[in-house]
Amino acid sequence: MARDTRERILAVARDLVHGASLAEVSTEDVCRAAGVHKGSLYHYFSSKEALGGAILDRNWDMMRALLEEAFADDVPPLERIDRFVDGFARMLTLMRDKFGVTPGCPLGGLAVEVAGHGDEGRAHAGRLLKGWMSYFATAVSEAKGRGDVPSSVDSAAAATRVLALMQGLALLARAQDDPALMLSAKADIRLLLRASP
Amino acid sequence: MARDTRERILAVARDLVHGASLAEVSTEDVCRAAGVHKGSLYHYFSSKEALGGAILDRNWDMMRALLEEAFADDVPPLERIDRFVDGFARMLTLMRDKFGVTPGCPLGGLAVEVAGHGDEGRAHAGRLLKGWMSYFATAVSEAKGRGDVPSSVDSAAAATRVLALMQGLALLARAQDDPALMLSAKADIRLLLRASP
DNA sequence: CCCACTCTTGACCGGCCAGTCAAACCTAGA
DNA sequence: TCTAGGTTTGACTGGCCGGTCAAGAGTGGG
Repeated sequence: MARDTRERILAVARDLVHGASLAEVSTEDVCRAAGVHKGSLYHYFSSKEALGGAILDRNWDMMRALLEEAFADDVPPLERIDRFVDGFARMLTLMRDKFGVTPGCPLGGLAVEVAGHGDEGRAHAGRLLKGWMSYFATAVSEAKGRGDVPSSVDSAAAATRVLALMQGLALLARAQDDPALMLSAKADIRLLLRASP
Repeated sequence: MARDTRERILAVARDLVHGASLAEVSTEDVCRAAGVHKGSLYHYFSSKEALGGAILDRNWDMMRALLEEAFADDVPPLERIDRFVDGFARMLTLMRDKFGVTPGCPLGGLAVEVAGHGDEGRAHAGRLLKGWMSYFATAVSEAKGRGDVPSSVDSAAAATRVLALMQGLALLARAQDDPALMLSAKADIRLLLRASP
C-alpha cells in the first residue's frame, strides 16, 4: 500500500493537470480523485510545487519511452524522427479522447510553469528539454554522416529548431483542439534540416 | 476619469500577467496595483475571464502594431518577416528588463489559457492566431510572386509553420530565460519556406 | 507479542479569492 | 439648482486552498 498510494496520487495528478495547468488543479481535487486525504499527499510530497516537479519527471519518463521506442531501431535517423512525431501525435489524440480536450505538450507546458517557480525550477525544466533535444541532435548528426543532411548543418542548433517547431505545433494544436496539426511536423522538419524528403 | 480607470486596470493587469499566467494573478493584486477597489474592476469587467479576454485583445493590438510596423513598407516580403522577428525579440528583451523574467509570447500563452475557458474562449483565441498568420500568409504569397519562394509552397500552411516555430522558440526562450533564442527564427524561417537566404 | 516506524485519517487553520451590494459621490444636462 | 446616471467606495461573504497536526491504524522485525 506504500508506494502504491504515492503512485496513485501521482497518476491522478498527472491526469488532472493534462489539458490544464498545475495552477488550475487544487490539492483537494487531487486528493478527492485519488481517494486519499491531504495528510497523505503531504506525506509523500513536501509541497504542491514538489508534486508539480514529480509530475514533470513522470511526463519526461513517458516522453523518453516514446523517444526510445522511435529511436531504438536500425531505421534511418530521419525516419526515427518521423516515427517519434507519429507517436507524439498518437499520444495527443489519445489524451484528447481521454480528457475531452487536446492537451499541449505534456512536457513543454508544465516545464514553463515549473520554470516560473524560481531558479531550481528553471534548471529542472532546462535539463529535461536539453535531454529531449539530445535525441534529435544525435539523429541529425548521424544523418549528416549518411549524407541525408548537409554536413554544414549544426546538429545542436538544428535540434533546437526541431524542438521549437514541435512545441509550437503542440501549442497551436491545443489552441485549436486539433491533434492532427502535429503531423505536419514531419515534412516541416525535413525543411528545417535542409534534407530531401 | 471614466475610460481612464478602465484603461489603468487593463494596463496594470496586462503587466502583472506578463511572465506569469492569468491564473497566477488575483483580482486583488490587480486592484491594489491599479489603486482601485474591487467594485470598480467589476464595474468595467463582468468577470475575471472577461478581463483575461480584454488583456488578450490588448496584446493582440500590440502584436498587430508590431506587425504593421514591420510589414507596412516597400521592403521585400521576406525581409518584412525578418523585421517582425527583430521587433518581437526586442519586445521580449524589453519585457525581460521590465519584469525580471523572459515572458513567453504575450499572445500565445494567454491564448492557450483563454482557449481553455470553454468554446467561446477557444474561438476568440483562434481568431487572433488566424489574424496573425494571415500577415505571414500574404507575405509568403507575395514572395512567391517575386520568385523568392518556390511557387509550390502553400501559403497558408507555410504561415502555420512560421507561427508554430515562433511560438515554440518563445516557449524555449521563456523556459531558458533567454530572449536571444528568438533571433534564430530568421534563418529558420528561410528554411521553412525553402527560400534562399 | 510488542515495539518502532511508516502510513493514514480527519479535523482544523489562516488567509486568499472571485464576486456582491448598498450607499456615497461625482458630473452633465435640463 | 435639481435630477438622473455613471462611477467609486468599502465593507462583506461564502467558499476554496495550501498546508498542519495529533492521534490512530497497519505492519514487519526482533
